[in-house]
Amino acid sequence: MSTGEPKPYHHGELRPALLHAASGIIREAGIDALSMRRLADRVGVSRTAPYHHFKDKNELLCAIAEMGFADQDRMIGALIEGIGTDDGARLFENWVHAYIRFAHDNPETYDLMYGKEIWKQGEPTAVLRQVSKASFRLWVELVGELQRQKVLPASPPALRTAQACWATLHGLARLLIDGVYVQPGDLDEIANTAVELLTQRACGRDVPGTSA
Amino acid sequence: MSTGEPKPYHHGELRPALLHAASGIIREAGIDALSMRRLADRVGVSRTAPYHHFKDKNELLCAIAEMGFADQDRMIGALIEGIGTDDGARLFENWVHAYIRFAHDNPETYDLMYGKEIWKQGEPTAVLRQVSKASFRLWVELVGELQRQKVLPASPPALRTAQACWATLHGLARLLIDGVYVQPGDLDEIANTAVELLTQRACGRDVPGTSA
DNA sequence: CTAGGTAACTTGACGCCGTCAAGATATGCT
DNA sequence: AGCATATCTTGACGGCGTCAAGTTACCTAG
Repeated sequence: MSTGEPKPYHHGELRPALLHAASGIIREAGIDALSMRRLADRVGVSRTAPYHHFKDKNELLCAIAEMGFADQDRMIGALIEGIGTDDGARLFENWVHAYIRFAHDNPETYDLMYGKEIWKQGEPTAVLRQVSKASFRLWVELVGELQRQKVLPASPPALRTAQACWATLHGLARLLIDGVYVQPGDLDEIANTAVELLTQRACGRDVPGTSA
Repeated sequence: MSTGEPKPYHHGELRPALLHAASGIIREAGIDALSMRRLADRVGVSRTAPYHHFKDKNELLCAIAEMGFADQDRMIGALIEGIGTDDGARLFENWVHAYIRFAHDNPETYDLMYGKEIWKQGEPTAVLRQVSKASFRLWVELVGELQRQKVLPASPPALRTAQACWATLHGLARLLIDGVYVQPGDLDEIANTAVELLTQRACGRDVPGTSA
């Protein structure tokens, strides 16, 4: 029974129970419906019980965001495993769509992961900072590979190119999530346009394999 | 004295006074510091007085966002007037930097203009919808001109290209505002990278004026 | 096996928040 | 002058995050 980790004994598993319940509330009713009091109620403990496992609400949100990064990394990992890194163009295109789909499927979590609520308004946890940095490093590495395969231009270094490309993805994701200008139905097409713009296929460059 | 518009007589100019005070609070202390009660206090009226000029807080925020769009349009207008539409490449580059700078200088307003608080969580006012749509249409028209000048690829129609390009701008702005990954100092460079990516200058195309 | 310490949890309270209901007040129109 | 109406006020409700002080259950040292 004892897994070595420190566990609450009164409730038994309050911390994980809180995280699970919080995810449920967010999924069902949105991030605005998540309050410490409601959460405690849902789990069946008193209003302030959660404060023994999370210093404040910000820490709880950070923990949820962490789980989001874990999910995202898992998804991206599965993508790479399924496609491989040989066909960079295909990988990039799939990456973009997968990224957008993740944001679409987990809008509230995505907002926590990359939104101001944690990053500007409150302080991100040290753990969260680390997790998100690791996630971004993965992205930079992929961009480097794409540059080597000439899917992306080689001229600005990988970091800059990764930042710029990711800004595009992030922008698309936010448009979708925040419901600004773009309807969900258009998004796949817009994502394709973005891919074309970024990979310069619309530029008149020869697609590899078609040149003499 | 009477301008034809309906004016409050007790306070005299409550509505504009509220908007002005709200802008002040946002500028000085951030959007989170803006509450209806505090706002009323600042103007010197009772807690519920603002509710006679704005149905609820959402409507107040929409009105502030409207002012933001007006500011942005004014800025863009000045840009076009200063540069003209002949040198599309230069206009595009300046547009991008101006857009980012606007977001940087008015982060809270930008967030209201394009954030979920109004667009998803609450309902945007009919007026706000109209204003923002007009603003976006301006952008689509500019993109069309840039396509004609071959600064941007002609293949996806203006609307799609505009959406995709704007997503990039929006993504950059959000990274800056939300404080994710990007430091303010790097932003100009990243913006340049984005411009290069989108305008395909890194692609080997001749820059207009250098070809025979 | 018991005593003490500590971690987990509860109850109560404080000061915020948005906003509704009901009353007071001043204004413009007939 | 009198009435309708727009403007503003006071009071109240339920919700929020979280601090302080108390209670309970467990763990460990003697």
